[in-house]
Amino acid sequence: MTLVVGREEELLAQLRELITLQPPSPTWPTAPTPFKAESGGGPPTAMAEDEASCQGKRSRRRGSKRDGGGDKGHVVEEPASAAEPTTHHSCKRRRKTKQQQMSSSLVTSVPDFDGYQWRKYGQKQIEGAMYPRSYYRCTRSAEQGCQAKRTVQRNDDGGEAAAAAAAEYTVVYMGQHSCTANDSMEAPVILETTVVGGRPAAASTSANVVANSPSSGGGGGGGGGSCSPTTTPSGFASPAISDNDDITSWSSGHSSGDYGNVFHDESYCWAAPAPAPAATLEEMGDFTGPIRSPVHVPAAPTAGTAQTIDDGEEGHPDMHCTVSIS
DNA sequence: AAAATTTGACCCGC
DNA sequence: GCGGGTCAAATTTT
Repeated sequence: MTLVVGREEELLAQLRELITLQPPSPTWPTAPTPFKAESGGGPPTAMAEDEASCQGKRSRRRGSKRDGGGDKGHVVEEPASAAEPTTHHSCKRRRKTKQQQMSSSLVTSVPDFDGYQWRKYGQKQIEGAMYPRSYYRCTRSAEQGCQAKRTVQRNDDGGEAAAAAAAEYTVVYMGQHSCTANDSMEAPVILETTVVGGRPAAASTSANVVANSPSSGGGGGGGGGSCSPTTTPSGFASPAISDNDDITSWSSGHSSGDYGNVFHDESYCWAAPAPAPAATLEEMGDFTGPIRSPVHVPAAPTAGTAQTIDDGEEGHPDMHCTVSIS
């Protein structure tokens, strides 16, 4: 691999020197976190509990389809009157108030590759957002009761062409992983991170790193493991997206270690939030999220500065890192 | 067959 | 009532 060259490491070293390096957050599962693990005796709002106690399924007609054959006709349409609102009451679903959940958000060009496997359970077009938001939960949520969840939404930062080339995604992590992470996978290129204790606000710090990194080959819709990271031989292409304005088929994980090796070479970096709110940094210290990047570029001691590191190699714009500190 | 995605409906907080 | 988050049947891919 010609990707990792001495110069790059040099630059990274400089970068690290520039800023007080903070040990990268190890694995999320083992470290203590402010999150409330709610397995078993947890609050009554735990969904697992709801699902377990709620055996009655909501009467609903399904409607997904995706072939050109038009809507499936085999779905028995029930008359509107059939919608019995009463049945739902028997098994109330209690949701945790979003604002009360601890969450962490980050901006990355590669939503996946955070060491965990996620399963998409929903997607929704968000008001005012250009791209839909995808909802994921840990694939171990069922077998291990892992409560970790995350939402991925593509940033609608102007540039059409730019967006296509290096789309950035805001990933919000919620809940705590009670499962074991996939060691072979590494963290994504984190452009920005923000820990929010109270509301999953979008990242708002000024730290910014621009870099590409290996990503999954996407692999369109449906199908298990359709986006295996090993399907992208060339490796360093932008995240494949099934549609221009869609972030579907994103799934991280996969035990392939190919890219993990690349990451271990510290060939990419990520930045922690700017020194902005001290409280935020403190929380970051406690927060032990899924971020497992080998190169941690936390806030710089000096404010109002911007560092740009570029390997200068034409063929590897992926090593271009820009850190802005405010 | 199993696992993952799609996607409209449903639920609930504001 | 609106909008965001979740459910779950249908569908797709492996």
